[in-house]
Amino acid sequence: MGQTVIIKAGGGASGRAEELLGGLNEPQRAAVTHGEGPLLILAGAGSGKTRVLTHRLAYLVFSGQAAPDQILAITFTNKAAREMRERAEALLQRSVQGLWIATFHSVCARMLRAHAELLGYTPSFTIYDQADSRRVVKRVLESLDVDTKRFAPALLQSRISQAKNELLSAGEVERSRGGFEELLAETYSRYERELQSANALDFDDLLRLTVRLFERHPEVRSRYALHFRHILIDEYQDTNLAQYRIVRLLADRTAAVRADAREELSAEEEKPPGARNLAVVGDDAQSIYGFRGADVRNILDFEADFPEARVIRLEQNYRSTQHILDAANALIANNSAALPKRLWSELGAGEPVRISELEDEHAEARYVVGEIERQLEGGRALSEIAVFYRTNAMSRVLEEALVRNQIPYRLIGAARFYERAEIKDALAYLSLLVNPRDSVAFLRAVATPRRGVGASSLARLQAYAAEQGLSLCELAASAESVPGVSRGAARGLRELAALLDSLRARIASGIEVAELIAATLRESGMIAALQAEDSPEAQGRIENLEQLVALAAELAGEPAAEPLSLERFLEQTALAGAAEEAQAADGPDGAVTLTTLHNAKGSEYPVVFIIGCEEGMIPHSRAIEEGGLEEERRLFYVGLTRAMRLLHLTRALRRYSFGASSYTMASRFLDELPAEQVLAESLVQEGWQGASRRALRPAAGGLQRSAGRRPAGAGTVGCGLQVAVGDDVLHDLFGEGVVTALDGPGAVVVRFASDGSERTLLTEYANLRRL
DNA sequence: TCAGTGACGTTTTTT
DNA sequence: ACGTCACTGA
Repeated sequence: MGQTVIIKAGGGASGRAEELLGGLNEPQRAAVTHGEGPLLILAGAGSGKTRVLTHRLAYLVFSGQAAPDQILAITFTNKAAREMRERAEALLQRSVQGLWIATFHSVCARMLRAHAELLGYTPSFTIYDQADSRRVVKRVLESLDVDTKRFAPALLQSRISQAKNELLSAGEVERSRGGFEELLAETYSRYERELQSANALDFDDLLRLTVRLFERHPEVRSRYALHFRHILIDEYQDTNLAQYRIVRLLADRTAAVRADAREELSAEEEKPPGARNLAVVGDDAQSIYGFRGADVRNILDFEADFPEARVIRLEQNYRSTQHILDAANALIANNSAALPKRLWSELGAGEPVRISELEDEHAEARYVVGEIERQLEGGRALSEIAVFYRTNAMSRVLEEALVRNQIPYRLIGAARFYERAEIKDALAYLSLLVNPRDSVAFLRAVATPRRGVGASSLARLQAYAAEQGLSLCELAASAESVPGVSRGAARGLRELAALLDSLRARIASGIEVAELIAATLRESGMIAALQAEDSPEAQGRIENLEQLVALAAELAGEPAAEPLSLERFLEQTALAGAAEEAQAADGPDGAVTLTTLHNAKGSEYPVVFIIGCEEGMIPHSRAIEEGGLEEERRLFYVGLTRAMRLLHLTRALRRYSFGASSYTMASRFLDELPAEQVLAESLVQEGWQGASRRALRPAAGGLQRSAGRRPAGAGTVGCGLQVAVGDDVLHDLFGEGVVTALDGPGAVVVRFASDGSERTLLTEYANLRRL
């Protein structure tokens, strides 16, 4: 944005400082240079909040207020962490070693590895993702003889996760009596034991056990609290209780000093007591992770938590044109906001927000693809265009249309690379190499490829292992001594044990990670089994596995303090989130981005499409049931505010779900957008209309309902304007036209004089005036 | 033990 | 429509 003056290398410090602050306005500068004490940056969408945090990071290093490794910067995703590091280094014009820039989960994993023994784990613990822990929950439920039809593992798992995020132990859950609670408590406590004996932590444990580490071992907490001179946290509105506690424990340096009197106070002495150099950035209007335990009160109560906090508000938006912002502002005004903000921009009005109504999801996809092609013809790059949707499943129809039209795209999230069966199988072998107690990994590895070890043998093996207090891995080596295991199964088990031993020997002799993975794939027989399948799917899996090897080689090539260890590789794969992966290869000019609204947070694109703007999709029906309407609205708000120049919302009259096509109603959020900023058109095709209009009644009813809700007095006659065929009308964008037909309730066909085009417009949205 | 078959539930969202 | 899961026969 701003021009920066490059001072010649080794030039004056003041020049570089100016550069670090270049392009920032006054409030942003203040946030960047804020010295001691807590700082809350309340920043609206597109206000450059992450940029401010990044500049602050660079500024702290530059001004020597902290050594690089004394700064802890917490981002929401690993991708954001990488970007922050790159940008900070670009600002400083040098690479910086030792900076702690990572997600909460990564930071916690790092600290827990350093002190695992204090909590009864070994540093080689495995990190279980959701699927892994669901398997364990399922095993536990089976051992409890619970009907998994009535109580699904997923339900119990999510409740355990909730409890963990609220820092409740199994015992504490139990205190609330009742049938389900009792089951929950029992499952929780057994699940916990299972994980502990597997030397495994789930995602929630990473946070919860860090809290425990700090609370039970004040000397450890002191060490880190004193070590980190400055803490920066992005997306603070999405922190949960456990994360909040970690922040408090790290930020309270005074208590840390008291707790650890042995520590030298050197620099501490100069600081006022209670100084907490904590800078958090967030926007309560973008809090969209409540389902995961995020508590927006953390940001709302910041000033109460840190009474000496300075608060800086950033409301100017540098991203979007005013029409887009007006639409977003109007939408979010329907929420009971605790910290109302009104975004404004100097970028001009721009184009109106467009809403298009299509027949079904296929027509919607075709239409979006057509519009994308128009944008490309107009000079937009593929990488400047994004399509958002509420659920991952919605990407498929769109992908098909993009493939048909040979438009390259990258799919963020969805069937994530690391969650694919073959990748998880390969990782299971690797995990067993460092953590032989990992039971989930053992059960995976032993089953792929088939080794003649079936369910019954495994059940006996597990029972015996539990009885003897041995790990499955240990037992596998002497499988014939396990009662009830057949000779064939025993041979298979010994084979696996021997393979693992042989691979471990190579680790000991210092093999490269990539090479080790390749050897594992080869010698386990995984590749051979897939080759034998001889199907296109199997070929794809082989390619994925090859990618895994390539990934390890790539990671090993990155500059790092130490060579890539298998442990670090596994940790990265466990914590590497959705955001990384590109499904289809990017073309030479980049690719269109496809992502869920959740994954869209933190991004921006000149052209944004949001598809499926229907009741039940956004807001999602499950969310409505659970009373999460305001969070859904914030989610939609996040989507709207990603758009820089063109925002295009679409919806389908019919949509396929649960194996049947059914009629939809327009999202209530569309009704909440101001008519003045919106250009709506129905693109339901001729010949379809007779049928669709009749069937459309629910949707039409929805439109009328909203038309009634918004009285026609608010400076517009747009909604519900009564027109007849032959009337001359004026449209904000298309100018003068004549009504050529009435098209069902609320829709008119208008032929415009300017370009001769004939368009179907919804009177509710199109701000038509009679001439 | 395992491949093949049919019934069934599935869809929020993610570190 | 699709993947998962339980059941069945070899």
